[in-house]
Amino acid sequence: MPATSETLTAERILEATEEVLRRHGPAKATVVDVARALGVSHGSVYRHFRTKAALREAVTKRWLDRATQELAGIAADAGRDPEAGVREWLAALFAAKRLKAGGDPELFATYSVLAGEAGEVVSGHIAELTGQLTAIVRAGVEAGVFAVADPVTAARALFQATGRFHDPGYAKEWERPGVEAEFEAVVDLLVRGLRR
Amino acid sequence: MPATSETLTAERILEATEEVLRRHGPAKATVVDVARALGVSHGSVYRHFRTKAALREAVTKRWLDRATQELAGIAADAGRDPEAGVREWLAALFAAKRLKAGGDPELFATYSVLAGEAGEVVSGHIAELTGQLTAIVRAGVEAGVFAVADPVTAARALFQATGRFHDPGYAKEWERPGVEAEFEAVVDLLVRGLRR
DNA sequence: GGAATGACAGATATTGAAATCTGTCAGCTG
DNA sequence: CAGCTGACAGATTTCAATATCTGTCATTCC
Repeated sequence: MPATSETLTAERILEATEEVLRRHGPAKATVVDVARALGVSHGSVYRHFRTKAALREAVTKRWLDRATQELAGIAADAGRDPEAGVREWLAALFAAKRLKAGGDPELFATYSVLAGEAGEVVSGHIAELTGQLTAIVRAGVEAGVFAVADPVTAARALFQATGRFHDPGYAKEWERPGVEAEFEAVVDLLVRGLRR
Repeated sequence: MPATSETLTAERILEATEEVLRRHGPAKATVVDVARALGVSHGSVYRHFRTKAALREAVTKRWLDRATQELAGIAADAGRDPEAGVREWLAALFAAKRLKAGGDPELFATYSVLAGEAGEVVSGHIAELTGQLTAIVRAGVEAGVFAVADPVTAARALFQATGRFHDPGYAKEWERPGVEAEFEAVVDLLVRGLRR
């Protein structure tokens, strides 16, 4: 069966919305555009998403969830060596963000705008990420290599202290020469702070 | 002699510009407004500042230099106890920013916009601040309480890691409950990382 | 009958003409 | 004559009319 005559699902709408956002950018992407891309009336889109904001949020969530998945793997087998685990996880977060920002700056800017609109969704994303970090820190405490009062607090501190290397607002700094060294310096200091 | 008939100096122009910015905001503050406030033609303003951008930069520099001064005192007598010095200096930086952002949010937003335009000036300001931090860290190394390879690198790492608590882009987070504790958690981790 | 449509009201965005601003400079003024 | 003025060209901003969009819903279509 041809794709264009398939049932209209939330999934297909989300894909079309991503495409429209990619093409038009966040300011000019309208739900009429999305409907046009799907060959339906915009009323049909509103059957699946109550508002334009809800549609954008759903797209943002998909995007962020994909990013979360990429890191979950590293978090999973970081238990063996917690110190290397923390370093690798933070480095992977930085590398992933930098790759996206550098590889397709316009798309990255688009999603940065969307993320700015979707406070709730972003909070959840950050909670997931700090959750992954918390698990690594906790493993380190249990293994006796880290000495922190509360792994949750420490993980949040790690995440916030490295904000310059993953917060999209700093994206333009990530191409400057020397960032890599700056990142290492911050992580060194933090990891030393975690140790017994 | 009445103020309005005094010689037109760069200083008087800067004061008038601050006032115009305070009143109209960064988007609507024009050179013509500044000239009007001073009772002169806008051509006279251009005698002292080559461009509108140069005028704004000069105002920004004044503002940032005042902030630098506030912290210089703390940096000066932080030599006695370097660890407390680092904590106090970072806390003072955070407190000063938070006070300004909370006390007059519109003015703070205005200067944030100006700072965003004046890359050069801001770089200099940051260099001054990390210079102050470097002095404290170096004192700690010499006193034998800190163990870091390079005080300059460590100071930059401290500054960048605490960005969330002084970068104007995060200003809206500074009023949330719990920030104080988050700040302490980050600083604790960093200071532990500095120790021998 | 469940899904899709398209016309509609109010909100938002676009457009182009008019107003204002930036930066320059020849000339005025004290 | 050093400092200031005001008229000017080109760039930018404002404003109001026009077009488009968002969100709803009575109606149509399998």
